Amino acid sequence: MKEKVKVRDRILNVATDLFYHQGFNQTGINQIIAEADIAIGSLYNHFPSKNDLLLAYLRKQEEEWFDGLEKFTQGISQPRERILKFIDYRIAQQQPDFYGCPFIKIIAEIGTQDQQVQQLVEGHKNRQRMLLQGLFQQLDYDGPVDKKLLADNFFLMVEGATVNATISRNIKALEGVKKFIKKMMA
Amino acid sequence: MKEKVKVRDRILNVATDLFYHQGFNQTGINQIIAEADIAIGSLYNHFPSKNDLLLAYLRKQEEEWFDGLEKFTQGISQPRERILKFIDYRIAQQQPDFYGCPFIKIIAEIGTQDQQVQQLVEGHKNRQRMLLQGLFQQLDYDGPVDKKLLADNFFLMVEGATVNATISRNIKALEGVKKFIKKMMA
DNA sequence: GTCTATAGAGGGATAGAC
DNA sequence: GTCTATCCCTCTATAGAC
Repeated sequence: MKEKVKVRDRILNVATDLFYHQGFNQTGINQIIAEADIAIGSLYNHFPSKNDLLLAYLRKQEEEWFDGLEKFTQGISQPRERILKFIDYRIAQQQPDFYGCPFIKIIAEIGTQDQQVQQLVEGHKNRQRMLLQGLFQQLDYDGPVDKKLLADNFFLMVEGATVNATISRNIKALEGVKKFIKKMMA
Repeated sequence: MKEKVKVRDRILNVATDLFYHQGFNQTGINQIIAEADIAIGSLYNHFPSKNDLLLAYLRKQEEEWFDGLEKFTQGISQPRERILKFIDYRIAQQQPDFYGCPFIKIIAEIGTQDQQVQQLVEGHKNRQRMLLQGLFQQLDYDGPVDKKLLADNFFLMVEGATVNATISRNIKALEGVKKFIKKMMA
């Protein structure tokens, strides 16, 4: 009853780990099949090309990202607290290993040529932005900038801080964003 | 008297163009020597390895980045105007072709393993951040957050907006940052 | 200092046996 | 559906002639 993990999932799990930590271009088919302990024929049976494997990887990341956020923020109803928890979630994501946002990484690696990849990444980021716009709309706030502009720029700060964490390998910038938005919402 | 451009510069110019537009890993030595119209022996005479070529590329980008900013903002003395011009500079950089920040791209591609690369990139970003901190310190501003925190988060917004421009292939986010900081400084 | 030729490894993908 | 064997291409880097 061991080895219950199906071949397809083993491939995708190994590919996910390698694409994220080594990069897509630096990960070869041969390494994937070696670490997943399967034959090359099996890989191409499940995924017609390396690009299909990339798309499956991105879809999996997308799903896990929002599932993770939901679990992380469940039980919290106040918009102000949910906004702060949003940063905490991104801080928590960076904790075990600092390799940055997988969506930003893949665009940096392969560009925006591939339309399916481009749309997956753009869609993921827009979904985050919309979620934040919704939270800020519910907020009881009356500051110098309107709520939508604040929401959009808060999103950009978090994006910038995530990139910064990847480069500098610390979460100081993310903590700074939290401090900033706390004062703005006070 | 034609062909005054030295071999070393021809190599570096071609490599710069290809590394930036195609990516480092996706650019082969063979393509570089073909487009620079030189022999492979000449390349390795000037650059001991592809990695040395990468370091030369990054140092060139660093130099040109700050030279470009200086030219772009010369004659402007008011800190408020210089801050706004900082965004305009980054908007202008994105105008001819949308390929994002070369420093962020290279970290996304090769990670932070290589210490020389990591330090070049981190140094470049810190230099930008320090420059902005200086400008905000000179500012006559009395808002809800202190100047240093505002400067750091302004930098993060611009970083986030640059990444966003790379993904979405438009400069809307950068325009949004400008609007935001204008209201904050008003 | 620039050239040609080539080494030696690894890339993605396919064919056909079982 | 999983396996092995293999094709053809490209990669970075080196050797040695000129």
